[in-house]
Amino acid sequence: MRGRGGGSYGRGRGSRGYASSSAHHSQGPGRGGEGGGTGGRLRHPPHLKGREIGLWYAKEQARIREKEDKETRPKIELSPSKRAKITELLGSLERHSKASIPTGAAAINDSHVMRRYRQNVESNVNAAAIRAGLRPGDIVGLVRNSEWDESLKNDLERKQSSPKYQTMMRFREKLPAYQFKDEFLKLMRENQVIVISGEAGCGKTTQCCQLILDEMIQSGNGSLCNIVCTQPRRISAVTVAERVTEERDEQIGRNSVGYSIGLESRIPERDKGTILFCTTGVVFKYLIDDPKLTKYSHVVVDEIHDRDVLSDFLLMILKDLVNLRPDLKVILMSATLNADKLSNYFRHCPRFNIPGSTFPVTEYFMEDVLLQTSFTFETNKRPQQRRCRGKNPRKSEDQGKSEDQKFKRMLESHVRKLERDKTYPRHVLKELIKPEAEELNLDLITSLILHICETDRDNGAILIFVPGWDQISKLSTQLQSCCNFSGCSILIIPLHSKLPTVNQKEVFSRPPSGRRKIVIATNIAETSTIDDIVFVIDTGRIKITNFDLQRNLETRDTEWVSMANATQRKGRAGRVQPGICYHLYSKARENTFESFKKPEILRKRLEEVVLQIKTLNLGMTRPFLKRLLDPPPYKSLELAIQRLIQLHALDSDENLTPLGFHLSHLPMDLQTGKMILMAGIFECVDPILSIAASLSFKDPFYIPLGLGQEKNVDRARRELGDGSKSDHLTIVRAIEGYQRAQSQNRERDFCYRNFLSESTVNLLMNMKKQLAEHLHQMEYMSTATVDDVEHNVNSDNIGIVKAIICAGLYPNIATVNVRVRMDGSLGFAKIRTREDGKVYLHPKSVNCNENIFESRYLAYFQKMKTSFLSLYDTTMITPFPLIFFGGQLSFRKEKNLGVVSVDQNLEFLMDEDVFDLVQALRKHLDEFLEEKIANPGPTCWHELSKEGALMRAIIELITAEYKEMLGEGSASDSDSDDDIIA
DNA sequence: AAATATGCG
Repeated sequence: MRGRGGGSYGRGRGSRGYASSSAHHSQGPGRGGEGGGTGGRLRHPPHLKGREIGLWYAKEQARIREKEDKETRPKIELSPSKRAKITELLGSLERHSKASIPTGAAAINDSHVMRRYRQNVESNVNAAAIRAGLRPGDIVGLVRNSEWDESLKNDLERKQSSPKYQTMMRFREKLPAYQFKDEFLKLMRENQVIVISGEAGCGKTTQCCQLILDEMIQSGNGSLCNIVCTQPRRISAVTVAERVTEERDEQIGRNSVGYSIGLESRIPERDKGTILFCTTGVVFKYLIDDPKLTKYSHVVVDEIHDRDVLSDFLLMILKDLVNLRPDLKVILMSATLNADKLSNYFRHCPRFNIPGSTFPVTEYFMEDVLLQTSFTFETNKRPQQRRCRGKNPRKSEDQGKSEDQKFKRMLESHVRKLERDKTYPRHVLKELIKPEAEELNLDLITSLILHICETDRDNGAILIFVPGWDQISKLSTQLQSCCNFSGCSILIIPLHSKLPTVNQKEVFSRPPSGRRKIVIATNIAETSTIDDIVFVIDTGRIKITNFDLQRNLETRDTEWVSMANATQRKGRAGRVQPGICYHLYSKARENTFESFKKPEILRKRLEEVVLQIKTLNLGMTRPFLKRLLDPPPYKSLELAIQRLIQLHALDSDENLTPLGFHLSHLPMDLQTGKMILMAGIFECVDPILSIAASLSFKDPFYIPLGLGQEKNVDRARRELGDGSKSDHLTIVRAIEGYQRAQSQNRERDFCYRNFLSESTVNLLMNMKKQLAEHLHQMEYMSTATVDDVEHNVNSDNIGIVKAIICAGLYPNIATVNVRVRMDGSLGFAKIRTREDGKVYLHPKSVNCNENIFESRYLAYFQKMKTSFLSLYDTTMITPFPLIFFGGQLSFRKEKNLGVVSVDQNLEFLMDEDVFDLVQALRKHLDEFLEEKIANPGPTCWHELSKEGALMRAIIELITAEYKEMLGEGSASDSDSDDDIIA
């Protein structure tokens, strides 16, 4: 297939070809003279000075790299017999003179998926109108049914006389929210929108919904009441629903109360007089088919202070909806802090505060901690440590410096004041002013814990907030080895989303008597409730993902917390008794805190939001986004639209395409969604669904706590990866291995040996079923069975699975360069992307530290900048998948060399006549895929059918290329590799 | 040469 045998492209063309498995490293006779190698580096011209020298070398490096890239471009060739076959195929494809495929907006509107969608929306809106005796198209909400009103009322009255209900009632009546019943209901009656604020534990979520429902039923309006209450998290939607069901002495999903979350739902059987608790995302799915939410009379949006993207977005939609639906009531619920801003957003709607009922918490700051522990900071050996940054992590160095200066002055004046007031002894102030007092110090935490153990004899539980894994790991080993806690024994519980402990009950249960529970947690503990905490130690740091607009990059930064975080953390101490909170920062530092962290919508890419706006037909994106509570910058929107066009979710006029429509219905990010659609078409669903589930939920590997364990996980990963050069296939193998082990009842052992979280693996398998269900509904699968043979024709063909990974992840492609050193050994792999230049592979990747890459292209899913810019997960892929599933192809002549480029970026060498064939195939493939996506259906594999012949040809080319790369294919020009799909 | 805040469809 290729001119050069043995599966190597480009190698040997230049002096330093990137290495390959069978590389003859000695093959570099031409290596020489200028640049690159360790030896004969060119010297800069002598007249340059200072900065110019650096610039000169940088430029020189770029030139060398460019040359290297050129020299190592893979050459793609086709044997004469292959060419003949393709020519014949193309001829027959052309002869099937097809009706010209319509394109553009007309095609989209006429596609199967869009027609079905319009029908759905219309039938929902119309059905509601017809029920109300109105003209179709008139907007209505719920319609009265007097029989229902009567029977709901009778039901409720009967219920109220039951002893269990009355017992629950006595408890409910004590909740602050219940005590404000009359005021709340009065406000509800008189206003369309209200804001309720109140701290956790005041019962606002559980009581307000019930108060509304009961009043509606009692006043004979039961048939006009369906409440939907949104929660940002699945766990709270389910637990709140369970709680309310219990309070009403009912069964979940059977009577008035139900829930619906992404993974499962228990929707009330009766369709009037209900309360449905659901995650915010679920409401968006409802909005697609029922844009006016005609099934609901009340929308309660809970936990708005979280300011997550979906809640912000939902508020925006509700702002319009209240005008279209005068009968719709909206209740916004938030923690106390910024109720004003919300109220203003809804035309100064009334707000109502429910006072909390928690115990007082004494607060101490760094100065107090230093006083109580007599801790002294060791002066740093390294003077310049990485500083925890303030509000805006992306400000320039200069700005950062001047901010530091400003803070230093503030701290000094704070210390001078304390000195005048004689509040703290001099030695404490001396420590407080040291720069080390501003750094996260685990030794200080240890001595603070010792201090608590000495002074508190009741073994009150301690909760420590740290920013991340690193500190959890280090602090717990440090505490474990420190045996002197004044004789009290301790139970350390690390709490992190990637630790298997998260599901364990011990976090929430009381420790055995005589032991003190110490929970070391990230901000995961800010929202979960651990009741018995008496002491909180707050390091004041939080990790946040931000979006760097200028560099079009996601970053993860450690920052100072906001006042809202600090208050929330403090509050964790006063759940059951008065508590103490130690802040490990000075009062001066606290003065620099913002009130809130930036809302998520300002810190995230907007692709999915924009796609939702298009899907929900909310009109122009730009004006729409401006009306959000905190409008994102214009540039962010532009980047999102550009990206959506690149992914073909929008056409060049920014209209939603059928692909975009499908993607907005799938519960995952766009690229993963694209991947599973392609898996449906190319019949390799099982492995791809494993990958999709893991990319959209989480990696099944956990990290065990304990020094050096990371290395063991890495090793397990690599063993499972088994030379696939793919983190994605590693996950496929992990799940396959689990299922094999399961059939022999050895799954526990398998998980233990491979550091797999059994619960995560099970969740992933569950999610795969759900995704298959989606593909089935979209008509890409005839059954919803993940391992159905019919839909896994190509699942064992790794070349194809990787090609589908590439099809989904494109344009997330990086290139690898490995230099051969003077002594013939291989250097480190250097990874680059077009947009970012140099990037690193994340250490957990199976490709990290690898320097033998048979192909130089890596597809990746996640890229993030922490201390380095790294690719978190990669799969090595060959040229053909990029040519068939990548971007725009173009051809040019470079002297007598034919050069093909994909999106003016990735380049391959190819003769012009080969390019003609490949381009024609690609054109047919694009048309076929466009058609398949607009009008879904199973792929016809019969070789006499047009699509069957085309698909077979493309699969054959990709498969042969992949096999050849691994050295498994025929090195000669023989065509023995024809029966791939047999 | 080296690392993993948290959610949701």
